[in-house]
Amino acid sequence: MPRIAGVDPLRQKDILVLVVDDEPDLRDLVEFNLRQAGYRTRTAAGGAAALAEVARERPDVLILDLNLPDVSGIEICRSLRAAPATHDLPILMLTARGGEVDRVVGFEVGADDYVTKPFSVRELVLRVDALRRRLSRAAGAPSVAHQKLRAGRIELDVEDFVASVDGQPVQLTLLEFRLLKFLVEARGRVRSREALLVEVWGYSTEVETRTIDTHVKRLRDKLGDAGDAIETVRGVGYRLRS
Amino acid sequence: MPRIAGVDPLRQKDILVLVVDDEPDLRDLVEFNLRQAGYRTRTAAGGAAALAEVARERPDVLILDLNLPDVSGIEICRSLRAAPATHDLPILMLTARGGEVDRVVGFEVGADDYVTKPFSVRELVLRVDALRRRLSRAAGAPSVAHQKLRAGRIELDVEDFVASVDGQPVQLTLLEFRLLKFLVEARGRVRSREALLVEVWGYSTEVETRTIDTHVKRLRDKLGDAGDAIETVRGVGYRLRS
DNA sequence: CGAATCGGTGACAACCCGGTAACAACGCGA
DNA sequence: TCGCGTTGTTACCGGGTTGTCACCGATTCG
Repeated sequence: MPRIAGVDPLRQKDILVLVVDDEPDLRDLVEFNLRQAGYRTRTAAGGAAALAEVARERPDVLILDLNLPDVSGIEICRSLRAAPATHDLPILMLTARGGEVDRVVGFEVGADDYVTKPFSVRELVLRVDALRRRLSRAAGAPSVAHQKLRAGRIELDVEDFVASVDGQPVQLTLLEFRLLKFLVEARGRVRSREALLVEVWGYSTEVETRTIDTHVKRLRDKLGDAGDAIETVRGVGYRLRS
Repeated sequence: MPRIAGVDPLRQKDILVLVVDDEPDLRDLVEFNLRQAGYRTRTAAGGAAALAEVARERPDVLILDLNLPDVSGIEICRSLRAAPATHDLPILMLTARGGEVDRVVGFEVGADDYVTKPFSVRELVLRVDALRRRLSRAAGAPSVAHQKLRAGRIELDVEDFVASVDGQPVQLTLLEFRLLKFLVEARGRVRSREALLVEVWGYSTEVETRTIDTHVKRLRDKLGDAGDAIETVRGVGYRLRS
């Protein structure tokens, strides 16, 4: 819960993170911070180099930029998932801002997590930590039990973009899922339309505020009677009853 | 038909943002907008002044220009991160456009977010919001005990706009809530109608003073027998008995 | 005691806000 | 290219919220 200031004593020195990005600055930046946090690091500028590097020494976590000059990050992802030796390699995807589609694609090919640029490096490191923890916990188990967000009858598998009510999966669009996720994360607390706009739609969006209402309605409808959990706080915003 | 761009009611007044930049114009601009958004602000022109200001009163968020005349923003960042009292202070870095390196350096010393000049002030404010949210989310368990205002049997959850009497929630409108909040904050002290108009209705309102009486009545009604706590001071105003 | 002042109270109308449905625009896969 | 799902926009509606007023009782003060 507290921010990590010093080196987390739980971190082990022998965890190897491979950073793949074509921007040298960004590579350095990420590398520096990961080292600071106690990780071993390797870097690669492109997709080909990345694959070579993985072959040389299998990293424990792979940080992969989606937009690479030679082979796309998606391709890398796919081939890694295809190979038995690396099919369960934890991959953290870096995507350009607003790349909605990128995110989806990223998950489709099996990234374990994603961070959109520009990102907070601290957040990135924390996510690597989380990825590692999640993984070591599930080590040995054939199917990784994803972390679930829960609020009452609603359950979200953030990794898989699956939402369910009473265990029954509900088909949501990406936007609806993100909206619900934000509400679940803030469960019990009111979120203003402004906040929703920022967190779900993005900073520089020019969406009309009423658009939110529409999507809230769609979300409520799809959630069935569990949709009642989304409360309207008149003049303020929305809240998910906990 | 744009909505009235009112102040986000979720923002709290007591959040302090320190703006550090050597350009007075920029400082003013940012400060103005943050205030408009409901934040308290301080400013500092240089690094030394910034550190002094932080020492004087720890801000909740620090907006820091990377290029400062005296001490570089990087140095500031570093020393703040080094000190236990401020190591987890959320820092939002301002960097010159195209300053790829600057951005990198900024992150290396542990900024939580960055915005490149020239930037949209709206976005800056939104990012401050987001930073705060992220922070409060990471600060503890999901259902942290919110800040509560209390006066006798009446209790207000300021963040969530929930009022309760003897633990029983009472359904209030936004206006009623603000009115009650103002009275609770001033508990024991008389507040004139004039003051109520200013604080609850806003500065530029043209509401008739008798309107207040009506709302006080509605409030009393909704509070049930606890409504008696709102005393009328004839010829002066209202007061909440403590 | 009686008038003036003040606040309580109920009614009412205007308005604001969110729900809702229909439609348009867009992107993507077949 | 077409069709379809997703997303954004708009218009309308209904109800909650709010401002105003009239009336009345209470208090104050001459």
